[in-house]
Amino acid sequence: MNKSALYKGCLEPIIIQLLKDNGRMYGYQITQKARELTKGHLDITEGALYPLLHRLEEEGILETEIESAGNRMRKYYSLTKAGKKQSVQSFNELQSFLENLSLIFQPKTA
Amino acid sequence: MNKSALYKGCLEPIIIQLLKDNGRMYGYQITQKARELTKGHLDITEGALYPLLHRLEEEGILETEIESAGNRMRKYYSLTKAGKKQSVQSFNELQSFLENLSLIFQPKTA
DNA sequence: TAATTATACCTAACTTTCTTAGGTATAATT
DNA sequence: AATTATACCTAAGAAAGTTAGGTATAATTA
Repeated sequence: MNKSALYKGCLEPIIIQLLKDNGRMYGYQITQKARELTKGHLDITEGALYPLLHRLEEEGILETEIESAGNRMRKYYSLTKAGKKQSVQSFNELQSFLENLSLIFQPKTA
Repeated sequence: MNKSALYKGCLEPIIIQLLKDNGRMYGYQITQKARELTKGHLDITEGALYPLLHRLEEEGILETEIESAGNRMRKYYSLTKAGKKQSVQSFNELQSFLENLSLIFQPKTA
């Protein structure tokens, strides 16, 4: 996804957040949106993305609708009811994570 | 380290930062300091810590001095010259990481 | 004083998460 | 005509951490 190992473990909350903000998206679109939002910094690899989407669907966090755009298929993902519930917890976990990082990395003066 | 997968990949920069701030520390002390700073949220497991410390020493990022406190040994780690250089880059990577996360997770209003 | 907890180091098997490197196929651009 | 972009997918391997052990001394608690 990015050369840095820091992003490890962040892909799931990122996807959940993007779907929360954008209603429904297909896989390729998610990679583009992430790149766009981060000005090219965040490159979600397909080898990480698709298996994760499949897992989240299996877990009942996401649901899918397949549509065709011209002759190409698009598999749209959106948050289920359980997924929306999960998205709140996911967001809270991220907040806690960021707070803890700031406690470690803030200048000593604080 | 923490139940959340978010911390995956953060351990190395965390250790480097703690050593940057505290001069020199031994392994057990690092786990305590992390717990203290984050009010118990961040529990660095020894199974993750020690192998990482060994790797960083091998890579020339850290150097060690063994001292005895009473009859117990302590292996103190500190940043080498290369480690201090690395700590700057490590910090910059973290900043970029946090910026990108904020671009994804900030409210849509921004 | 015996048992437990805290301090202090360590490793090995396993799991989770992501990368790398493929594969298929259509549409648009060069 | 060849390349790039769109759009899906998988499988082998690497990287990072968890879990569950092991050794040993010092302090506390029952």
